[in-house]
Amino acid sequence: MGRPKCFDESKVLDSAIDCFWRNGLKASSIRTLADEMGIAGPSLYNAYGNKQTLFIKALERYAETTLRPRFLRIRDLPPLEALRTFLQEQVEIAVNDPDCKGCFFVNTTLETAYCEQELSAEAFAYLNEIKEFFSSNLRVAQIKGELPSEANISEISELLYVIVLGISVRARTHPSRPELEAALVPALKLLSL
Amino acid sequence: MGRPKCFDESKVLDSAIDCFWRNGLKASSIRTLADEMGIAGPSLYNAYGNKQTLFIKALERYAETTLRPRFLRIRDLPPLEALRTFLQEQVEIAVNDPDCKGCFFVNTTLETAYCEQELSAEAFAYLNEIKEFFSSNLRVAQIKGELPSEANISEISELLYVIVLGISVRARTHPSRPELEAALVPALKLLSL
DNA sequence: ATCTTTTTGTATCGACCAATAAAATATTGT
DNA sequence: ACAATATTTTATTGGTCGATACAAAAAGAT
Repeated sequence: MGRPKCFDESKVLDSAIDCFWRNGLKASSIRTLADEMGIAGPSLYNAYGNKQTLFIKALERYAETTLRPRFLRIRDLPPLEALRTFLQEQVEIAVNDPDCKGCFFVNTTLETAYCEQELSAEAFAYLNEIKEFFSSNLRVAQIKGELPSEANISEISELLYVIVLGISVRARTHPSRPELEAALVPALKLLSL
Repeated sequence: MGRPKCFDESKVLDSAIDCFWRNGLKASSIRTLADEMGIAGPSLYNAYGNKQTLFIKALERYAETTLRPRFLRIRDLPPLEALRTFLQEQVEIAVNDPDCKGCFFVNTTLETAYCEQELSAEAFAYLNEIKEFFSSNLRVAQIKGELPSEANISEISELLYVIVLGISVRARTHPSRPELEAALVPALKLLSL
């Protein structure tokens, strides 16, 4: 039934993620995107609709291939260990990325906050999963007695969340490992880690 | 000696700041800028050169009318009080801005990080003044004995800095006061405040 | 082999972009 | 009043934007 697609939609979508992630939504033109994705403009529209839906699909795939697997990878650790691992991974990712792309969701949330609020809200919803991951781990830790019963979970999770966001900002400016890790030390002390 | 300018360069520059701050660099077209600034396109070029130099002047003026006065306003407080005040002001600003513009320097640093690195570095340099303000206050506090001598200044200042960046991200997403203040509570405990 | 269906490459659309050229206007110095 | 100078206004430049029309190409169906 007709000519088969000669490219892998997921692979090509990964290239779109890379372009959007580095340059942002507005600075990624259809021509640039198509070039980096290795397909022609009309093929892009045929496969993904338009620029906005392509961007939404890129956000979605980034969540499913990057953020969610991070949660899964550490879900079986003791809850406080999981938190520490997530934060240290955040530093590791920031320091090891030669393109200093930061966090795709943070970048998107900020860029689209004023004029494309639906996109901003979408990216922000993914970010919220991080905060929920923090608070749910803290709850478990408190039940297990690994966290003092007087510890305020919403305060700590909000703090750790804000720290992750801050690290993601620093990540775009060629940060050094010692700088980023320094911020983590007093934060982890709060968890007695 | 020719026709005099019929607008106040500083007032008009404030409008440019507002436009750039809300929409970012790329999404602020010369037409939009000129409209919001209340002048015609060519007057803009006559007064400020081109879009990029206008933007640089906007960054500079924002630093001199907003960030630096904040430092001056609290410079005579006890050093730890000054830190607490700065952080609480950051929350206050975020919560009270109906446009949720966040931090002009953070927004700029992220948007221009990849393709206009000179601009990103410029904005980042202003951000660095915040970190330096933090560490210099912590040094004074330690000398005065208000901070334990075993406290690690670079760790704490890096943490507070990252928190300010994180709050600036949250500021773009209609944050609630309790959320942002929650993050501050455990952070201020580190300073015994 | 021919028809049908889908994807591909080429060429192009009107809209908007940053920047400017040229003409009209307003002010000062003489 | 008039010349000199700087600003404003109008109109326009070449370039890029997102999106699409159209035809060539490639596959399955009969």
